[in-house]
Amino acid sequence: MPLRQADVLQGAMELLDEAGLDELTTRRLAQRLGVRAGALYWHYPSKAALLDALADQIIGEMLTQPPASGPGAAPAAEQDWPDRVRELATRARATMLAHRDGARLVVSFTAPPPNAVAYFGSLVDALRSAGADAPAAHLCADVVTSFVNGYTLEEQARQAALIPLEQRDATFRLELDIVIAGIRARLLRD
Amino acid sequence: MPLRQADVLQGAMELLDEAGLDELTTRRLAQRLGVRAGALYWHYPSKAALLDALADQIIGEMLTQPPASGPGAAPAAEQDWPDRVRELATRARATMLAHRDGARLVVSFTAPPPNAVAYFGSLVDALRSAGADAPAAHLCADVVTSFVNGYTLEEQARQAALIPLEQRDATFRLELDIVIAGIRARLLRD
DNA sequence: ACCACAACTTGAACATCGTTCACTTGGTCG
DNA sequence: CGACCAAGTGAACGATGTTCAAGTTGTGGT
Repeated sequence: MPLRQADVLQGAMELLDEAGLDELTTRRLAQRLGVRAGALYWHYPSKAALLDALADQIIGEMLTQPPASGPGAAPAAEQDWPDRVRELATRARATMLAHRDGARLVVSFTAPPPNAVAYFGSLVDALRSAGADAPAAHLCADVVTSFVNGYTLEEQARQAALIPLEQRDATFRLELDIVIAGIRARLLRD
Repeated sequence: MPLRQADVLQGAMELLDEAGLDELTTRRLAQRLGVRAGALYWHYPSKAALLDALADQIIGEMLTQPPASGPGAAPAAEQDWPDRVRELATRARATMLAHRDGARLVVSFTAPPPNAVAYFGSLVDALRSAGADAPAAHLCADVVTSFVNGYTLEEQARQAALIPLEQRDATFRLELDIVIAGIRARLLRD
């Protein structure tokens, strides 16, 4: 059976994780798929389009709900907003770290793909539930995403595997709480 | 007279500003310098090393003191810390925006170059002058740089020239103040 | 003035990259 | 069966970063 677009995307994701963004080459991807490089252009108009789809796929993974920790776990809408924001930010970082060069790829798309819009919307919703009006919620969501992207990009760039993950998680958590404290101050200002 | 390393760097900077990072190619740079591509490798061991130097040069521009606004202008050490942090962050963004793909270039260096260390040190100093101990100051400085880098990277990527600069400046200022409010809360916690 | 030596540049090549396209394949459906 | 169309091939194109033996250029010492 022939290749599907989804197969190409999956192969690209595997190759990314194994070899990194710089080794993700049309010829190497084609070889892994048992095909020649030119064939990829039947499924995607360009490598850039493939990478955009790949980035969107990764962002999509930030949106999948993790299993509730118990039957009585509070649904998202009932969590208090700092926890929701913390969870969204933490998952964004974790997802990017889960893929080689994930942060570099995510911050490199040209036009915001659908899942990026959805993710940002979730953040805005969380902040609106805290009583922020639309412009303020947008502003605060932008602060969070800028921080998370900048932080994770640098963390992943300096191959920080030298520092144990637990410690890096703790540092991120501390810094994220500073950002959230700023948002809280802004929201209290009414 | 032959080429100097500084000439190569300057030519690269000009080419970057005129044509952008993707068009900054060894052959094009060589042509502008009246030389062949291979000659560049006498001055820099690789293109990556050249780009690292270029990034460090840009970061260096964030450190040059702007002329004091008057004879009675307060020296940096006497400014209150939110103003110092605001100034450092604002100048970082402005400097990156002043060069085509400046943000992309700055976040892409491999090992932190000297000027990056110096810039970070200035931020830490500003925060220590606010009474923070070393670990806290480091943490807060990291929050600021992560935010500024993430913010500017995205701003410059989506060719945001569609939105007037004044408006973008105002938005950045608002978001930066949220971050600073978070730091203030953290410092008050003692 | 000359020469020697180091600094610098050339020119051509190499491997690899993304991309295009005329042509063939192979499966599906009328 | 035959035609159609999605899918893939193979070979090429131009461009990229990089290497290196061979040349050139400039400078300081005698």
